[in-house]
Amino acid sequence: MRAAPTILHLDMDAFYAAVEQAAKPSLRGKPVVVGGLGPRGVVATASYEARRFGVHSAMPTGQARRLAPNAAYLVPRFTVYRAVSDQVMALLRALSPLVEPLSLDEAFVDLEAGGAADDAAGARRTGERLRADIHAVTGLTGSVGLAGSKMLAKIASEEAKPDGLLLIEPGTERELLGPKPVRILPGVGPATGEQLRRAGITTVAELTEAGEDELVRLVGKAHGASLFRMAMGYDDRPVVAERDAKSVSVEDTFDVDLHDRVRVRAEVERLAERCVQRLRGAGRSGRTVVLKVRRYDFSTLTRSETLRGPTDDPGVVREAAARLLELVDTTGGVRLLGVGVTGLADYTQEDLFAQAAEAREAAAVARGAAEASQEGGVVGGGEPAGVDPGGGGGEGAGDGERPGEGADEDAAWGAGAAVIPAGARDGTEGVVPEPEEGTRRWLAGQDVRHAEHGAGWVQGSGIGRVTVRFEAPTSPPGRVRTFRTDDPLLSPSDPLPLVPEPEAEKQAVGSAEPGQSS
DNA sequence: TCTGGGGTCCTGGACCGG
DNA sequence: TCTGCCGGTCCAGGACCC
Repeated sequence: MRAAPTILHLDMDAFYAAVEQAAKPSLRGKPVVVGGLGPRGVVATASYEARRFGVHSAMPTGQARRLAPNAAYLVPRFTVYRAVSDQVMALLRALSPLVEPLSLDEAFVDLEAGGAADDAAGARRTGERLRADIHAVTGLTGSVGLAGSKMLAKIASEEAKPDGLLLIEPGTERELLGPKPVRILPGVGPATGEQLRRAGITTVAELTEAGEDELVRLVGKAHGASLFRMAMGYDDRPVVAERDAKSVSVEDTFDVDLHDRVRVRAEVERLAERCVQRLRGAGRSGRTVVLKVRRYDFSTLTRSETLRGPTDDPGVVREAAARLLELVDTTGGVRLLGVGVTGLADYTQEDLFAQAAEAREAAAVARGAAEASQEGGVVGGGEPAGVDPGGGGGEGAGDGERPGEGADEDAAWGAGAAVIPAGARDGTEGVVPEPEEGTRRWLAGQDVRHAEHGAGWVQGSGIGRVTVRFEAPTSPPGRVRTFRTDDPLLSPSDPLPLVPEPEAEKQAVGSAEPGQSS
């Protein structure tokens, strides 16, 4: 804990929903919900107007629709959010080299390291100027917390929401934290909260009274010790600018549970391919392949296999994932499948082909053994590290074979509405591409352009019709028109900037000058 | 029409080698 | 040679976060 409150935490207010309201004038002041629109979608962000109806993040979208039937329901446009996030992060990096992004809409900044502030007054000035700059550059509001530690800065920004700033003066931490519910502390979720409640602990003050030994007894060694320190207001975690990812994974929830084993297998292979694409995109390779299966009853299990060395070979990952699938009972139905790679390295084992061949051979041997024993169950756990032979896996499907029917990416966020490429969900890819001929569907919120009417966005679609509202971030609320979904004059388009470019650039450059005072 | 997706960290058991 | 201990690694699951 440092003496001056020079750790800054920025949290953009209802970020995804706020971006949509900035981009779509007709939605300003109205309830907006961004998230998965399919039968199994959940809310990613609700605007403050929607929150008044009781809608909140992580709530099933179906439930949100019942609470706020008149809200606008939109799929996320991660490319736009990432672009806005980049603008905000640039403003933060102008303050200090030590910026730790937590997500697209949140970050810590060590103001002391950047010389942007060394006392409370300076920190407050910097925070207020930052909020003004963010508004000028993006048109959005963010809340700022300032304190002597990351935990307290984050709590402060939460208290400051929406559109505010709170500075916690050194020496007032215990007094401030004491009466707060335990859930305010990082690391206390529903399970720990319930555990503590059963022990009669509901506030931070009661945590400190309980003492470290009791907390360790209740929630375990590492968790208990860290909980006690946090409750006392101690938190010396530094702001870390660069963090290497430790795993890469992709997963899909299906609109309807999968029962067909062949289809499940095809989906696993498809996910493995996507996972490797991401892995390669990050210039990494990994040594442990993880398969995740969520069954019809929401029970989730994982199976993993550690290879002899790191790989970024799609064939190796695909076959490992397929072997792991053989270890899982999927009767009853599969709700979600995921494939991940951990144990990341920056290099790849040289003898990849040998590794792949070895894996195929092992699978063949195992298949032979399984057939001989007519059992095909799990091979005993005594295998040394390496490419463990699975039960009866590895059918030797031709490499590069098209899995299933393709064009079936529409689980999750865009479920049931249209096709979202994997990359569009996390902003690693460009705009939503033109769907295949004859499968043209439109996503609520998607950017489009009409040859006669200009730029707009999809307000809704169904039974051969698509409704488009023609407006831009800087225009007044626009008019609505309905077209046939296959109207040749209508096409997907790039998003428009929220704030006209020259203005945004001018502001960004102005703020990049360090040491200026307001 | 209950419950997404991409992560991190911790715990505890099994197993192995010294 | 047998046994116990200990640390490291692997694996599975759970909790948490945004």
